Amino acid sequence: MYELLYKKITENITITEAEFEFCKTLFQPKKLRRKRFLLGEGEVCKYTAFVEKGLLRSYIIDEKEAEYVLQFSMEGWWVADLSSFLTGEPSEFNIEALEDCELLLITRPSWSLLLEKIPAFERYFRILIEKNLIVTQRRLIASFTNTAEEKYQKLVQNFPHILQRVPQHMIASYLGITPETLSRVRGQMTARK
Amino acid sequence: MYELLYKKITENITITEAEFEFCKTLFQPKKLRRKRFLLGEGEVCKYTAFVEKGLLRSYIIDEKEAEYVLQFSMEGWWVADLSSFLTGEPSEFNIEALEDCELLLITRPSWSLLLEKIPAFERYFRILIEKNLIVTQRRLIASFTNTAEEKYQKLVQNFPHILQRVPQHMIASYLGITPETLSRVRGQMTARK
DNA sequence: CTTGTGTCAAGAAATAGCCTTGATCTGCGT
DNA sequence: ACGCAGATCAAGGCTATTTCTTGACACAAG
Repeated sequence: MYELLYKKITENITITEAEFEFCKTLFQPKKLRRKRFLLGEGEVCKYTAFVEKGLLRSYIIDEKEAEYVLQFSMEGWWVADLSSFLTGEPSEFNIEALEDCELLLITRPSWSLLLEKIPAFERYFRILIEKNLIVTQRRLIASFTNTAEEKYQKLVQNFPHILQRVPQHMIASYLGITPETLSRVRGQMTARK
Repeated sequence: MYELLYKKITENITITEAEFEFCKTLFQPKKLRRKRFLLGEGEVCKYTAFVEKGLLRSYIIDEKEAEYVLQFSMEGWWVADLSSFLTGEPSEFNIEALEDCELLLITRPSWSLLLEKIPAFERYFRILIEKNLIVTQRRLIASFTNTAEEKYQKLVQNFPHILQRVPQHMIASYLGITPETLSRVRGQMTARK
């Protein structure tokens, strides 16, 4: 159950076996069935989750009931509404399992304890957040400057398998384009080759 | 929004207008879309819900992933995992909206306050629980003594409209029979008349 | 005034959910 | 040991829902 977590951590920092054993005690495993929610708008995000297995999406719903996909989170990724997790304020996020998932949850207090007891995790999470920030910045820039096709191609490049795992309209939402546009872009691309 | 709640309460006890106004402040309205969950297994049941509109089912899932429907809850009914609500232990129940629902939620503390401030509610909830117990006892007995057809006929008698609102396989599960058996029983019944 | 994309509407295609039916098996009561 | 109620397994068909595509048109920005 914790293999992937161990792998991901030790890709970035060095910890002893004993430290990892301690680390494990702070997480609670949780299975989340497809279409169930890890977090719903209005709730406080009480956990940060490590995805051992499965795939989730984070999205918000605006006043017009339209959905905006912010993130897909797959094996080896972390998922939470960071803002709500840290401040304790109610979240606007919905985090939904798109496939049956196996998660490792950690609460705010356990997380603090982890950082306190094993300072190397400070470094681990810093690196994590850094990477996330960079990716998010890139997406922001892309949203200004790239065409629909460019955005789609980048996604395919970075996550070639995601197309088989999530419906196109969610991809479109993630890219900030309409499903119709995505459909046409794909049509043009295959027509060309 | 609170009409039905008022009606249901005053069917059983007498309260003043002011008292009902106070009562209203303790509930929070909540819309729950079809296929969404009010409660998932493993969570603590933080609310008891009054159903203003819609229909929900409570069910458990056993080790073999089989579902057992314990209850349907429709307009004017209350729904919760009483055990989890009272003890604060994690629930084994799943409570899912089968239709878009409008609910009135009350938390444990608000509920305690309600009972404390307006003792007539002690009586109201006692009556409610009594009725529920009686129905549950009847179902238990029926599960021993009745044939599949008898169980089905009783259901039709008591809740003639439920058939139009929930799929047969859920009815079967509620009756403790397989969907195949229910299908055959229905076939035989219509063949006879 | 062309290009990229959005909006609206309509269908087509694909998938999932639901119900039925037949064949076969099982436990229980007589 | 037999018969019956009901379970299980497997297949098929129907319906509803979800997903994707396409066309017609609007519109804003370069």
